[in-house]
Amino acid sequence: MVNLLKSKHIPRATIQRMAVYIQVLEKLQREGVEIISSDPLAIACDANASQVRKDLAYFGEFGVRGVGYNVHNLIRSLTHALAIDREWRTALVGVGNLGRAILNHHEFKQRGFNIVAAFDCDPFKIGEMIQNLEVICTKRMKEKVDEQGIEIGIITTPPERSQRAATHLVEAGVRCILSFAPSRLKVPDNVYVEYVDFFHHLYSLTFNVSTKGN
Amino acid sequence: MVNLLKSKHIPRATIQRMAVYIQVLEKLQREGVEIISSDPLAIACDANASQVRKDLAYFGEFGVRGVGYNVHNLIRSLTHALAIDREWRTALVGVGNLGRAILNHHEFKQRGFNIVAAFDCDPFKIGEMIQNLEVICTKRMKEKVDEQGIEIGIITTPPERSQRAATHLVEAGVRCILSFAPSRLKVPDNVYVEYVDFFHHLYSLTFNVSTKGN
DNA sequence: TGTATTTTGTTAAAACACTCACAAACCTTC
DNA sequence: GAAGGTTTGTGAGTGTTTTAACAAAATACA
Repeated sequence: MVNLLKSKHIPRATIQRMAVYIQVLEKLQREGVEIISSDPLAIACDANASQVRKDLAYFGEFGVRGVGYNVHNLIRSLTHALAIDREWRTALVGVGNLGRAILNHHEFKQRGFNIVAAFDCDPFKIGEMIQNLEVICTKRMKEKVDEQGIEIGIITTPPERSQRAATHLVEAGVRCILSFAPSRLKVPDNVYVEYVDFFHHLYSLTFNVSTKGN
Repeated sequence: MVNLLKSKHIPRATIQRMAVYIQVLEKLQREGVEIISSDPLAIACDANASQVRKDLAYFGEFGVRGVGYNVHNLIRSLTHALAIDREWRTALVGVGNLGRAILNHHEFKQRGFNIVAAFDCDPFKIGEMIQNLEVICTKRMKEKVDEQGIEIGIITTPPERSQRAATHLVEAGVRCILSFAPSRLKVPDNVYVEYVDFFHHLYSLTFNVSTKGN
């Protein structure tokens, strides 16, 4: 009787590192690397070889002892594990500077995050076309989410409107939210929220350079 | 003989939470709250009251027992601790969609991150004016960094040009880099780098909703 | 076939982070 | 000014994550 219940808990930190691994592996693949071992992979990822092996092992046994990891297969396995080997239909709420930049950012579609609706509550913006997408009124959220099968919402509103945007998304049935607004959102437990905040990162920089500065 | 060496090591996780505390405290301040205790503050930050107290205690004794924390003073103390109570002269490299959105984003200046130079290597972009700022050639990096006293670089180039941008910044004397390009940068040990990657966050969402989904 | 070499997957140890629990300190009221 | 009620700051205990170490498994080559 060995590990019948293999489904160990995967640390949050591991998940975050997976994106780095994939990024680095894709670069290696473009450079023609077919096999890589944990040591050079770790160096390329600014990590520790033990950690790389342990992280990967959470998802399966992808390596060959004495050889290393097949880059192509590893990318396939990891993208499948993270469920990013398929399309995710996405909506954007808040067509400001940042919202427009994201709508124009082709990498979202390339990576399978297909933005199929853009919402705003400003009557001057409604009807505007951006990348073949019409900006529509936030009130039509439920209708569009159902019609388009939207599963992810991206919030790029000002902070004072972000909670309303989140509530609308949740009421329309969206369970994943990526928010760029600098405010904490209140959502039900079964909804996942991730925050992107440029200033969080800038504060780490200023703190580090000010204290540990040399 | 008590704690003569008060300079305890501050956990990385604590630093990251500081930005959240400041964000929430500023919202409370706008709402007119003058005093807050760790319990409601923790709830607003999606955290544990003990953790809030411990995090704050790393930087000093800001609270009053039996009372709580003075919101205004706490903001002042924390912004000072993170060194964000002053101006940081900043340069942006890579005037694409995202670069433009950031140059147009007034919050950077509001928060003390004053973007005083915009670089690009595309001759068609050089000379263009954005927010009263002229886009200049990346070759003039060193000159501008010295002249303007630039301490932080923001990289918004495509990934294939991000390493060159970083190298230029470092050679010009910049020690803090915020990179939006999806690639790991190689820099000397005394240079601090932070990465903002939207896809990292999206992958967390897709993984969570696919596995723990209910 | 057997030995040397490489590199994984995993166990054990160390480092780190979080939570609990409570004394110390403050406020209020009698 | 003493008692009762709050809330902080912190030490001790617990849990989690990272690092180190090594047996197991593969290759290469004599």
